Amino acid sequence: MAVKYSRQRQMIHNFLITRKDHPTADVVYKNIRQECPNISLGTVYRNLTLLADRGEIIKLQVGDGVDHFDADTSNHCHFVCSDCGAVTDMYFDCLEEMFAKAQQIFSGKINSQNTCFFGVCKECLDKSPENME
Amino acid sequence: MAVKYSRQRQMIHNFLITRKDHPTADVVYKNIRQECPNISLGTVYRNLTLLADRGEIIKLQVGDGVDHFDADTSNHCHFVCSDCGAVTDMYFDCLEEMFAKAQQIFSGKINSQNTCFFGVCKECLDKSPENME
DNA sequence: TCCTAAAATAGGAATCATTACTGTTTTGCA
DNA sequence: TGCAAAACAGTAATGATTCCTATTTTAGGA
Repeated sequence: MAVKYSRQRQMIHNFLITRKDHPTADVVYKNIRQECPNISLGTVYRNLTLLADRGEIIKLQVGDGVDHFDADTSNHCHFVCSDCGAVTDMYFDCLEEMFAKAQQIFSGKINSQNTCFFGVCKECLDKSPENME
Repeated sequence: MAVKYSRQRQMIHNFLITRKDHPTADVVYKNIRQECPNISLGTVYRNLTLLADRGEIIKLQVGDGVDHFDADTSNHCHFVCSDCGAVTDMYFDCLEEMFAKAQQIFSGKINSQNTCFFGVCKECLDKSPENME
């Protein structure tokens, strides 16, 4: 099925590009509704899935049971704070090597990769130093 | 709260140790029920979560919307076939370096890591070579 | 510019994995 | 053995996501 333009999809993609905090579908919905009050949640989900399927955004699961979305499709990792739940980007130069090595030792075909680090972010450490251990 | 022994939890952990395919809670439930017919699904979920919280097993999300569980707590990666959905283990020697490097460049505290590769497994490639591209 | 089929939408219902609740049973220590 | 804490079974509730349908929008051709 050919993909046709839709204002809603454009707004969703644009919004995601402005955000570096990997919002959930619901956060996208609530924000888009500010300027497009009768967009439906189903439309948000449908378009987020469509954009992810087309590789224009990334859908990521970080263990909190909710999908997060990221307009940055470059090869990078994520860090998830188990205290405040914040999801932040981490850039690595060794990801490519790792990817290549994985393809070497694996007999199937590898298309993509997703790496998540878990821990406590600096802000939460400063608030509760006992997390440092 | 102190953790007390429970036969159900023991069975769940034992079952998970015998499986290398990272079953979901529902698969665990259906299998345990073979020898413990009136175990409840809630008990399975509660114990899987408890075991994961205590670090005795790993809970992992691979993008299919369902949690998977792994009794192998060693530092390793996973591969997910987007065709058949199979989740398999991948062992890497560069994971430790990556972890160390991540801790160096990151100002917070990193506790754990989860890496997933996505693609098509050998079995599915053999069946449908067009996936090779 | 108008016409039309395909695609997309809004709104709401349905699904389904997971969690919460409650009365009963089990565990483990004294 | 007695008892309080923990765990259980069974079931209801939650909540993220998907599905459904009638209506609207898009885009290409006459």
